[in-house]
Amino acid sequence: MPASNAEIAAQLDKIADLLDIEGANPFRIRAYRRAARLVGELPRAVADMLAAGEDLDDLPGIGPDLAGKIATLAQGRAPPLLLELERETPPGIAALLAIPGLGPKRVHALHEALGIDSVAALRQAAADGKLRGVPGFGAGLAAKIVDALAGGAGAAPRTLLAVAEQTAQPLLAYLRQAEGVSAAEIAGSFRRRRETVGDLDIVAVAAESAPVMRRFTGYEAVAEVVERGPTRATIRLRGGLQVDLRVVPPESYGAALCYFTGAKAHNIALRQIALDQGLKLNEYGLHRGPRRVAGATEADLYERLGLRWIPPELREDQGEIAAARANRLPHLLTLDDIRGDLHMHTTASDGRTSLRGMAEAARARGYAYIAITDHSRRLRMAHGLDAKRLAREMEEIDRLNADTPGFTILKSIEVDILEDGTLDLPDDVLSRLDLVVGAVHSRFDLPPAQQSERLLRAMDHRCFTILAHPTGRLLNQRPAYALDMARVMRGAAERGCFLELNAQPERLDLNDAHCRMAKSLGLKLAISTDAHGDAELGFMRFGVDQARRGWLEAADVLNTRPLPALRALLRQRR
DNA sequence: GCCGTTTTCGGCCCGACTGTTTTCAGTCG
Repeated sequence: MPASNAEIAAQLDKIADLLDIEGANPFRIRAYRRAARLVGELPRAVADMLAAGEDLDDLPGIGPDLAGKIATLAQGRAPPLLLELERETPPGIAALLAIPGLGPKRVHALHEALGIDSVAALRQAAADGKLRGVPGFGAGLAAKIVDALAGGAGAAPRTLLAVAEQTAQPLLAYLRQAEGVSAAEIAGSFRRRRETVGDLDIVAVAAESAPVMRRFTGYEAVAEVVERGPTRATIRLRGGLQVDLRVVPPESYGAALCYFTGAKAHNIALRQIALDQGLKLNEYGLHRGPRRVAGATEADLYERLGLRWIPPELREDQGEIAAARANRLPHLLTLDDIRGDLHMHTTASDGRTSLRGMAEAARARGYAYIAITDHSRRLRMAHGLDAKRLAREMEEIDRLNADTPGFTILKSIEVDILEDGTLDLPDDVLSRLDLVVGAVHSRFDLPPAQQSERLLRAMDHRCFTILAHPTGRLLNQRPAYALDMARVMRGAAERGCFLELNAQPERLDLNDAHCRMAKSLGLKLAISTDAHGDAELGFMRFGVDQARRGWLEAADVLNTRPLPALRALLRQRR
């Protein structure tokens, strides 16, 4: 049974954890962690890559040794190093690293001194008051660990970007009103527009930091002040979200924003570029010896490093630095490029807004067209449409279109793709529609080859146009179903079909890596909100954010086209 | 463990905060 990329990444991380606790060479550990991140972010299954005869050590940071271990893991086997590490270090020990305040050194010390090899053993030792006896463990640290254990130590789940926004915006507005604050911005994965965020990182500019820190730690929604220094503080809000604030002087704003926005790997790469040029980069600026040569703005900083300014969404060390150096960064899609929305529901199935209401809301957004895609009959729960009710909806669309020149409602359906790849409505019904959006709502558990086959079979239908939410995942709730995405995308491109990037905040399906994969295959995507109410048309911006993370430009997206060009693309099918 | 328009060996990013420390290691991002 081949292992998934996520499973391989988890094993690599485990090796890194155990090596760390053993006190191994930190750079060797870093190599494993880098490899774990890389594998976790690959758009294709390692098992498929190997089956296709691809060489894993062509990947950056992967040499012959790691390539061999990854191949072993991909076959569902454990490399000898992992078995050996697990013999020496009880595997339960790695879980201790997740406890705040405990890193590899202290975990090692606990194991040496008290034989602690699990969270349960740590809890017992803490209850018995034994922690104080371990070298380096004073009263404060012991108390901190007891607190963490009481709080049900375990990684807090990441917060959906759209949810984090609701917390972040009022807090940011509050901070901008602090005495002496000339600017403040949310950096971190929030600014990179990742689909989920672990915490919020805020950078504020002020000549004097004390008043800002006071205002920050005094915010009304604070549950706990976790850390508080002269220029940096961490709070935990009542909802559980953690927020870091860093206060810097104006001449360091760009450097700090850059430092706290980039993914770790992006920042390390930038600092390396600085070193190669005899410069030093930190959150205060770019320095030659004691002299600051840039730092007030991000643009200056990148320019001084010989790079074009890189949009935050790309700062993941996924090739953007080379592209910035060669002046070949993509001209990223923006919300203004979007001219319509090709997936939404009405009260006819499970929507909360009428057909007319959806159309009016879309016009108000400046769109030229929408497609109405209510569910098909199979989805009983969602009051799916049969042929007769769909025909009535089409008549209503004709009437509305006649009344509103300059705006077009396209006739469509979100038709269920059945287990064998057939569609949930007869051909003569589907052929009267302007486009057909197909989706999987059942049998998520098929083996990957069969699931892929099912989707390709559906796309064989001459009326099929767009595959909606292609992996079916729900963030923090349901994993993607297994499928060979490269095969499905190639199949779609060959058939003149398209895939959807679903903009619902808990879907964002496709993910960023899939977007890049589509682009590399020349496959265009539709970015659609799947709105179930007029307000949800506003989710489009989350889809655009995700597309930007996937390096997409306006030309890569179906619904940036004016209606005639869109119709021409849709007609390729028929 | 990886990698090379200085290098096939000797490097590998940088700083804030905490706690126990009397000068700094560990953790975190």
